[in-house]
Amino acid sequence: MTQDASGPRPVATLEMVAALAGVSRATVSRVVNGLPSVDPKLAQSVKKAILALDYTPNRAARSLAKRRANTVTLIVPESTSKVFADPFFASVVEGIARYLTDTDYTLNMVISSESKPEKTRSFLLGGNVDGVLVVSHHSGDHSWTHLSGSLPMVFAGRPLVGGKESYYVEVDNEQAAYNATRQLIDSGRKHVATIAGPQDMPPGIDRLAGWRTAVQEAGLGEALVETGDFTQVSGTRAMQSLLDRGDPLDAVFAGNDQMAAGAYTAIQGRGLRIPEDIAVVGFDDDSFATSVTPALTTVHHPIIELGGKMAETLVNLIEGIPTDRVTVLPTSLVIRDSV
Amino acid sequence: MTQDASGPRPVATLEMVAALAGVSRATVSRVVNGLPSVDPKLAQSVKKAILALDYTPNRAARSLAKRRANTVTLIVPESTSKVFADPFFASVVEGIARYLTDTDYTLNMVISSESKPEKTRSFLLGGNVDGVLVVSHHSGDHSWTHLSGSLPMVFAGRPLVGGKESYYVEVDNEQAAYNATRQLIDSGRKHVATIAGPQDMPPGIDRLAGWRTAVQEAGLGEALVETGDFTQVSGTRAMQSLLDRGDPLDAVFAGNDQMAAGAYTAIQGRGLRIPEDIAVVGFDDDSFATSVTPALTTVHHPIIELGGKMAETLVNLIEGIPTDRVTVLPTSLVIRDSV
DNA sequence: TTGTAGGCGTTATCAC
DNA sequence: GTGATAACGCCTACAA
Repeated sequence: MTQDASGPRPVATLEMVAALAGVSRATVSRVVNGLPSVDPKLAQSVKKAILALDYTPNRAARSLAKRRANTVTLIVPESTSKVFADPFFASVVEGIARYLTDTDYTLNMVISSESKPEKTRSFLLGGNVDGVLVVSHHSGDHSWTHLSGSLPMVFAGRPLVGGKESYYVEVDNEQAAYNATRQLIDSGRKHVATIAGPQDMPPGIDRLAGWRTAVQEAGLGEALVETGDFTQVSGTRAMQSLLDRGDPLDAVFAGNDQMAAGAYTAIQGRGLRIPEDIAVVGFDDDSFATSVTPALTTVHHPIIELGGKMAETLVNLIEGIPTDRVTVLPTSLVIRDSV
Repeated sequence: MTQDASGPRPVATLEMVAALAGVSRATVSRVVNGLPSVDPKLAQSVKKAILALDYTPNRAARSLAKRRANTVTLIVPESTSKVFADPFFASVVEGIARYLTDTDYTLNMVISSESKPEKTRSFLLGGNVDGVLVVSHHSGDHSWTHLSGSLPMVFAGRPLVGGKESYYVEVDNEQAAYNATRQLIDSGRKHVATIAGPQDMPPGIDRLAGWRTAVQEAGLGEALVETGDFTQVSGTRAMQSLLDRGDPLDAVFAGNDQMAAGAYTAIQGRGLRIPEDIAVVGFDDDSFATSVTPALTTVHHPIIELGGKMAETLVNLIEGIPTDRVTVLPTSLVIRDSV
């Protein structure tokens, strides 16, 4: 410990900078905030003083004066503690954090405990937050939708309800699912099943719809559908049900990579080969896609970009800059070894 | 939109509460902060007013007055953008966020861009943060160690250097690795290899040491060592090297689950069976452990608890509450199907 | 272009 | 026990 007894070294204030530079606080404030009307000479000496004192503006004081928190909050519904196990979540957060790094906004995360939602609510509405980001896909999200009248809010993915007014960023799940299924069909598969996600969640709904369109178009049957909850075990269970039907089956489109990985277990557990006996395509292109053997062919979901775009949209909203209400990011099919 | 043209509804201030309750601001402040010396009667009417006005204290004003930010920052080294792909990271964050939810501290994340470390530094030292949490295992962390004299700081895992003064939370990697290896030996394996993590990172070093102790004790060879970087592909590469040696080999202890998953690819790629031909044990018990087939036997790493304990330690440090400098969390071996 | 002065919402130090 | 009153560090009319 080389720390002296005087405690943490005092932090320089704007006033100290002003004194050192021989100008008024107002002038310092102006150069700090990059206002144009400042004599270049003075600006220089102020900058020198700032450097000399290692001055950093005090966020609290600034927020108080401007009546803006310079903070955006990421809400994580507690019910969805699963999200943390979901690679999707981490990547969205990465994208958000990365974008905000270059702005004056700070990211803060709250787990909205369902036991005391009031606490979260008053935190958000208490003027401590300039905007809100909601990441989970789950229906739980919508408990916050009503705040969007009072506070700028951006969602990851189309909200199940209220979509006409909400700001959100997503990929075209339906189109992407259609393309993925087409890949299966075009490579000659005749009996294409799907493991769909929850039908009360937009990605679950839309991806199923895309599959349906593709099989209809190809004149294939639409009966081979089982539903999971986006977890790996649910994928295994769904695949087993599919196989238990005894109907011919040579391909499956899973609603996400985790369920696809689960399907692998069921398929390989019965001694069937991927892709020889059954081809598999997933969705998301997350870590599961490359951790399984054979590597999974899947829809690439640009998740980091999605997070970044969410943050960008929110900041624009906060600052009154016109922004698209809906942003749809492009996807692509990543061909690996499972088809 | 049911929002009227008056903009966001005005937020109640302490002063408004005081007016409504017919007391001074000082009294309201005392009630809000739970100070004892307040007439119960008055306290009641104040509480009623607070409820009526849906009052929430303004964080900025409070921070300014108390000269405390009530903010804890999680630093994510940019070099380590991998951390986001690492299930470990998400769980630590979950633990931290969960703990902080019940405190007055707010979590905020910064990606410390290496291009402009000064920005991060002055943000941290500018009085905008009460304490710092550092999550990555990587050596990059230590670029922040020097701040620990000026700002409370808690690490995830033993720092490579400066460990004598730092506060950190970890598991006993060496003991856990020893136990895992013993499991292999006790079940009759005679040629136990290891895929070690980077030898410039404490978990890499300590887990290798645990393996070494166990094989020495059992009189087995210590030559079967390859090193990876904790990624899946490095696990595959290391396992291939091991197999290429041509030496007898019937078990492998991997430094983490991702490398174990990578090893699976190499093993199964050569037509060898797990666990019949080669038994595999991993470390961390993350999502990779259950996504592979057969399910991986591994050391359970209590990551969420680790995050929680980090946050708890930091808050204690900030508030001057005596705390253990080092916390070691218990691990356990989770037996699945790979041994 | 620059400085003066008042205020942002709370807490803390005093008297009462 | 309670209430004035002065900070806390910064921004922003407004005046000069």
